[in-house]
Amino acid sequence: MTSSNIRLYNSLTRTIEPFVPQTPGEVRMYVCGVTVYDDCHLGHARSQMVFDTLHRLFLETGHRVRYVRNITDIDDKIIRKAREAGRPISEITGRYIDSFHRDMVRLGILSPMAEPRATEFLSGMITLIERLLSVGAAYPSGGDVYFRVRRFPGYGELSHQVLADLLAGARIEPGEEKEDPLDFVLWKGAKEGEPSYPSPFGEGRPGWHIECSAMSLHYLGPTLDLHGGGLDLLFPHHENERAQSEAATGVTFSRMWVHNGFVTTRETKMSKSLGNTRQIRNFFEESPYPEEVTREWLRYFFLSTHYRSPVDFTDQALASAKLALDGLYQCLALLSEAEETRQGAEDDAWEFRRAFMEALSADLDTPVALSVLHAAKSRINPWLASGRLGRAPADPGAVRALFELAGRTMGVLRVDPSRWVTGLREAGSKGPSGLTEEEISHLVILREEARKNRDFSKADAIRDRLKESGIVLEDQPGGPPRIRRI
RNA sequence: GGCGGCGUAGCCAAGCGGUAAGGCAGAGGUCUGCAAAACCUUUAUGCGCCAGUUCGAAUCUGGCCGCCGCCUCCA
Repeated sequence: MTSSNIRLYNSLTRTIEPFVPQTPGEVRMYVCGVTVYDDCHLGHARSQMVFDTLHRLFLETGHRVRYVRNITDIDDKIIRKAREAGRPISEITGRYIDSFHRDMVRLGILSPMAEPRATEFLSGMITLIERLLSVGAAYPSGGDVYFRVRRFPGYGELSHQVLADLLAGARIEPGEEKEDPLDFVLWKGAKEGEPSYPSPFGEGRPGWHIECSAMSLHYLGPTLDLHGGGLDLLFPHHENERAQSEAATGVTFSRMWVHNGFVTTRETKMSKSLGNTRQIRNFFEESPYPEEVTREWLRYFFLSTHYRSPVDFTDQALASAKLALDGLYQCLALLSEAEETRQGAEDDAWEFRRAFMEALSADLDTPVALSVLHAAKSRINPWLASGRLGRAPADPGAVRALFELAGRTMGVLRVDPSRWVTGLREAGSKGPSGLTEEEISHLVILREEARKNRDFSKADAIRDRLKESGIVLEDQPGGPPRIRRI
């Protein structure tokens, strides 16, 4: 089962197109990873989440996914960071690669098929540069090697820029000896005190763009089905990658280009140069919830906006996302007590799946997919909440299957509902309330005794005290009260 | 200056030619010792403003206002 109806917005054509891989049932997908000189922020989180969801969607629709995500471990900023810290480059990159991987685990991102590092691919890059030199698309100059932009007729097509306009903003750094201001560097000649590698063009290091061309060629061949990354990579990074790859291979570099929108704070782009970033690790460490809960909370928050729109990171929107997810978990908890039914089960399962998959297939419309979850919840909740009397309005098994589908594709609703509602960070430790589990249950017992004796003022006093600590008690008929943390 | 995006209820957010999904918050109700949760009902004659195209526009066209992004490293 490899047929799918997935449509995606292609930045190259600026239209939504059917996604048709060159080999049926197999997806060759390359996404730009990170440059490892600092901890990742929420902008990286969103981007990885978007392409993770796409990755999962391809898997769900029966594709074999050959997903490659690079790590840039040699560049100016890394060198500067190492110099400032007085530490070796490898120590800096090692630290931030570890940090990146830790963040990917926190976010629940599926591992790619390969995660090549630039420094491991020097020979591939050198081969590619030699190829570009031999066809006249590149030239050596002053110890560097440059790509001859005007030699590539399609330059500017991806970012929809015309050469003349680009020229106005182009610049030549001191020491560069370009034929044309638009040309970009493929190989940087070694400078005093900088790390360098041997090459036929002399000692030096690769330019930024060439690694992606070399690595994608190595793992996925000359033509990708899909190339992704943040919108800020569109120009110049992807434009240049495309130019150099196609100049070298003579064939289409990527059939489809997908770019995600930014995370903003107060409606301005979150970026390191503006100093308004929020780190992923920082968000998790400050979260009052366990990691598995925080993960889904963040995922739900980001996926409740379409991937191409900007997302403003606000406390209010974040709180709203948590409450919406809580509602879904409430349904999941009730659902776990219900049996599968009866007639119509297959119809329900089919209908839910169809609606959900259609939303994701329509240019990854995750907000609509999430609304399908809420629609299913609304349909079955009255019946679940009223003791499951009479005919079920939908098959509980079908709703559960829908939630599992959401888990597989969007990475939400995977936590055990009882843990979702009551979980502390670690059993026995003090939670965000400042109370241990034992202290809480002791207070709950005291209150139950007071209630039994109809000493309601005492019972209410205990409940108020717990509430001040962020613990809400919900009395249930014929059972112990439920403990919920806010 | 060039290229592009956005502006939908108190907030978040879909829809992109056929008469406004969903979530959060709010209001009323059921339940409860009282609450909370849950459940039920309810909340945009209107989608920045003004023209126009159309039988019909939030959706298309033109103009205007406001906000944001890329063009330099950036997810």
